[in-house]
Amino acid sequence: MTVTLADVAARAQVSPATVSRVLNGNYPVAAATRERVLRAVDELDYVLNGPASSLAAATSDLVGILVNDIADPFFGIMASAVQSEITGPGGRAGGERMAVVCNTGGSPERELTYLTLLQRQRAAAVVVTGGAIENAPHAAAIGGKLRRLGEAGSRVVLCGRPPADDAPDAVALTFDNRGGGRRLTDHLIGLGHRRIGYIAGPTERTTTRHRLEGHQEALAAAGVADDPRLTLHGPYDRRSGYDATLELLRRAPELTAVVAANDTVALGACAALRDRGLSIPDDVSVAGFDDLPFSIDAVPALTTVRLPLYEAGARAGRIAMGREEEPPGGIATVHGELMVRGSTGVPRPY
Amino acid sequence: MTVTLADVAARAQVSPATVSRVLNGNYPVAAATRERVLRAVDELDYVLNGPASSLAAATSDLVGILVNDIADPFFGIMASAVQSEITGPGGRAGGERMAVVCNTGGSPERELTYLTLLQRQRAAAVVVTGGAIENAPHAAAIGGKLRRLGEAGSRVVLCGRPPADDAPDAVALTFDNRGGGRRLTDHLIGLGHRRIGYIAGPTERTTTRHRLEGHQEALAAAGVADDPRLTLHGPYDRRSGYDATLELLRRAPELTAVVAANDTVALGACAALRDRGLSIPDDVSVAGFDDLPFSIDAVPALTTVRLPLYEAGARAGRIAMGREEEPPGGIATVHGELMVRGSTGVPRPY
DNA sequence: GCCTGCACAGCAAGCGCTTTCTATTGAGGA
DNA sequence: TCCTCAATAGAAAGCGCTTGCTGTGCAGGC
Repeated sequence: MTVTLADVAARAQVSPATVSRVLNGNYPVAAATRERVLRAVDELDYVLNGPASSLAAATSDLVGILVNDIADPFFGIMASAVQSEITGPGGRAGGERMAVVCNTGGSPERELTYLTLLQRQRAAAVVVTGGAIENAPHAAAIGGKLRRLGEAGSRVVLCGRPPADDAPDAVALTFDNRGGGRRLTDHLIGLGHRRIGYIAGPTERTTTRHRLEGHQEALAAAGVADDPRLTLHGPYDRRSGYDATLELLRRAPELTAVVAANDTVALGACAALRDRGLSIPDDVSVAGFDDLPFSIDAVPALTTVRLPLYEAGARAGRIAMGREEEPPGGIATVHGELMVRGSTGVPRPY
Repeated sequence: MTVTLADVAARAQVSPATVSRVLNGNYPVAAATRERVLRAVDELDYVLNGPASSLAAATSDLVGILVNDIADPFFGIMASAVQSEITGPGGRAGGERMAVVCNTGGSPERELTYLTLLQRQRAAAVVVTGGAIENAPHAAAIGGKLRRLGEAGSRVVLCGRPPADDAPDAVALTFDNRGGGRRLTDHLIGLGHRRIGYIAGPTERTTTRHRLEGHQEALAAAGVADDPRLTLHGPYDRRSGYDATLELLRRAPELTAVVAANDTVALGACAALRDRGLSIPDDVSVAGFDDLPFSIDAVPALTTVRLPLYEAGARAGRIAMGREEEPPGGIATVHGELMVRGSTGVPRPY
């Protein structure tokens, strides 16, 4: 029914071992023989059986990429970067690795499930993106899983998430969310803003906490009181930005700036301000985070912190493939760059 | 070193066969025995060896999703929808399927490579998104590959692409790009526009051609001459929209509307118009296609054709899993909905 | 009391490949 | 001329799992 190695061997008049060696190219085979084998492969339209190959060789060419939301360009960009780096000459037949992008929806359970699935597939490497959940049992469970993945031979790289305590040998490329958050609020304070609303991401996530802490550090450093009524939490989506902005306006009509947890949330904030008839930045300044591609097309263009998502993803991919040295200590911090654009300006006189 | 089925069997004092049956749950096992086995699995932290399992059972729980660009929400949304539908009770241990999102970059070669890789992995199903290349040899190669995938037992579903001639049993959910394109231009003509620039996608792609043909049909139906100088081709990105708009303005300063191949291109067009000091829609109307999430946040909000990407992807996923009946003839057309928003208006008097 | 049948559990034969070890050849050196 | 060695090819032993078939024990029917 389906063509196997043995069929190819028979047609090429060689042993299965020889066919395998031609396909894997890691053992001397006479040119004439190779030729004959390749012809047979072609004629029979032979396709290697991946599972059998992985079983026998005890390796696989799958690389897992865990993302919170594949429909969000924040993750899409990193995933695409990782993927662009993992295909390579290295390894096995065809030389092609396969990226498996897994959508966890931000749920630790699904994260765990996918890690198990990847372990089951004996993935060559696993890149985990997105912030971590701040919840001891979950963190421990995931850390343990990552450690076991590493022990089983998969390279584990965290991209945009802090190092996991329970997986000491996992490389971590963490984003400087705190520093970025701080610079952003510094910028607003520098413009003269004092009443600044903050729309944070979901609680219990490292990304959310770090960005918020950066904001608070900036306030504290400038001696601006941090009014807890001006900080709201919500998911990383447009809706959250919209609703939270309306609520902030209700709570503090005098506010002159809104900082959002990310660009998508910021877009929602802009929409709410527009719907309220407020002008950006004359009435209220708005700032985001990430600098996703669409942020420059907002009107006015969004002031934000650019995270080098593609570069970080690419680096994670290379490290996962062993094509780039691990950073010292297995940890590297990736910094963001403040992009000042039209959505922030001096506050209106009050 | 690594724990195997046999280790679990030994610890639970049963045969490997029994462990396998407990894990797969497709054969009667006494409750007490099952209990004992599960405990052993837990205690040993056993994880099934996927390749071995797939080899022995001649099936796998991988589902491939081919996309042109994973960083583009157009594909991200569909991929996420497919993925949300493929996890299910069906099948093998864990009941979890794994989505493999493959980034082809729109290149037919990579498309072919990934299809081979999926065939090699004996994927349970393959969902191919994105328009097809219009090039006979490539189309035939890909069609043949899809047919062979189908013959090898993978369910093949095309999502957002016309049926492949060479893969008769592949289900196709095609987008009504032509109809959408026509309605969009109809709308502009109805507003009074006669000089309409068109920024098309890359040549040799079905999506590009169909959308453009819809535009041309609308022009013809209204008796408006189709000036070929007003149609430009380029990639589906912002840059292309920006550059093409400047070029259109150069060629025909009198034009009053620009239709873009998709929303991303439209955003680039808006940026170019703004940079030229032209007002949207008072000086020039702009329309996009797809209705991606950010389109509503453009200022003014983008008139576009909404494609139900999530719904289509979800349906493709269900069909791929055999959880929804195939459409009659294996082909279904998915229609778009015209979303009239602020970026289009009556043309300025000239 | 003996036989049939059911509910489980185990045996063992692969699934299709990789890889170690061994055999075969021919070339070159002594 | 014989021997050694390098270069290739083959034989065969698994890799860890699934599953058809073969027990085995016990309940019920005669």
